[in-house]
Amino acid sequence: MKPSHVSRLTTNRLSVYLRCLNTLEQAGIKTVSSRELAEQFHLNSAQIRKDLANFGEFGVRGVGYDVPLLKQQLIRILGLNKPYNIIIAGAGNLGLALAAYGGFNADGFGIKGLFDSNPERVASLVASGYPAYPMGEMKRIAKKERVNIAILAVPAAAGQAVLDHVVASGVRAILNFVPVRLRVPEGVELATVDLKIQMESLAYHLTLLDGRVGREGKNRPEGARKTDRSAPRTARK
Amino acid sequence: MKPSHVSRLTTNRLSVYLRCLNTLEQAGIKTVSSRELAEQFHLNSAQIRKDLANFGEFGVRGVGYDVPLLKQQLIRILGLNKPYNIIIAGAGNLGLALAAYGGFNADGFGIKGLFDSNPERVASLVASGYPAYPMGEMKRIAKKERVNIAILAVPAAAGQAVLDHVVASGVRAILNFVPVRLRVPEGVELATVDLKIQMESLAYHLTLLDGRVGREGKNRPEGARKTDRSAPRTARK
DNA sequence: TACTGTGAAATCTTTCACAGCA
DNA sequence: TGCTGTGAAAGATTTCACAGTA
Repeated sequence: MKPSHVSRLTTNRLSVYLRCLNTLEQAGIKTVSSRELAEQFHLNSAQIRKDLANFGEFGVRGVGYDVPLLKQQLIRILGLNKPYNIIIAGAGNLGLALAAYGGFNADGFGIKGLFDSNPERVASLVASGYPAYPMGEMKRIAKKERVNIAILAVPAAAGQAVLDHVVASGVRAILNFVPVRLRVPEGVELATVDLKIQMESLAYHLTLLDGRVGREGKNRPEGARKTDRSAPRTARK
Repeated sequence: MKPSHVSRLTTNRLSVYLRCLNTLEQAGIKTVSSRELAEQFHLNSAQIRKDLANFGEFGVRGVGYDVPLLKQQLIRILGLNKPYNIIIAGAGNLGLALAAYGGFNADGFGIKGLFDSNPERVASLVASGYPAYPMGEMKRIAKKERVNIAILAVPAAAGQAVLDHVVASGVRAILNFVPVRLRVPEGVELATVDLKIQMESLAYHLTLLDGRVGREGKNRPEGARKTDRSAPRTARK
């Protein structure tokens, strides 16, 4: 257990492994080797071992990993054995959707408040039973509810100002949906989800694919790749 | 213009540059150097030049880049000079929110249909004026509306099956929100947004930060981290 | 002069391949 | 024997630093 520093790529994969282990556990599987895990979920076995090795020795040579045990370790490493209290800044379409989205209100992540700069919107949300507040209340609620994560879902123009307000309210981890380059002070963690960039990436690849059809000959179909790995499928060099 | 192969990291940055240029253009700036761009938006100037160099020579030595011209080039490279027709598979909270989310219905990305396996939900959406259809209609609508991008927002258990159905309907680019490892055939582009992994990443970093407070001495504050860097879950090869 | 475009170096990430252990 | 844990190699990405040019 010596995570002097571990890359985000690695920790993101720990989340993936945890998910895989949940699947295996539900299937009643007690023990799994890195090779089995890799084959079943299209990962690389050496990478699994290396990723885990950042945090300790969890396996048994000649046998593999104990599924429930490794699962518990990953939960501990990722800090998922504690509850997380979330606020959402910006109660527009996206903010409201995320509030309603089941994915968050499970597994120890609970939405404790929705903040919006429009008082009428706040009032109407409160009337509908949401825990909605004006922006000025953020610091108070963050303290009271021991909020540790904020979701930023405001218009681009307000992004940096609202982020600064969130940070001033004492929240040190932010999931940002605002398509803008934000600056955070040292010690504050920012994860950005930029839907526009994802769409434009797809547009780019579609354009590339279309271009290929015409050009023939230039592009050899090129032998099968080994494992898919993460999300994207991409032509390689 | 010789993109033999360009990484997703690079093309994602092109989207960022395009955004920066829009800002500059609105501010009436006609010309910008890579250094100015880098300073203003917290990028690296060499990287900007290298990224652009993948696609041609757009700058003027001693001067910089012509803002409107470079903007046009990026639009062309990313394929944003064409319209994109989108369908959403899964009309749950997230699917509906994305349908309503302004970010998509602008800039040539238009939502042409919402698909759900629940007939009652489809009926109620239709009654509310949405272009909603049962899953079985997907192929027909995809053809009719010349759909080129699908957003996958179904429950995890249905993920792979619905993805296969989307692909069978002739759509070759998918933005996936399902927190599950999906397989796509060669020639289909998949971009995944995994909100759960993002949240768990924040949980991990919070835990790390908290741990640090207690442990003292062990942890040098370690040089400032530069820029966000997070957003994309990606893998290349 | 002030910048771009680009090789070369530095850094980071993945994969290989094997020593060593249950 | 069959696996983990891990050094070392390969590969990918970023950054440096400068030649060359408008």
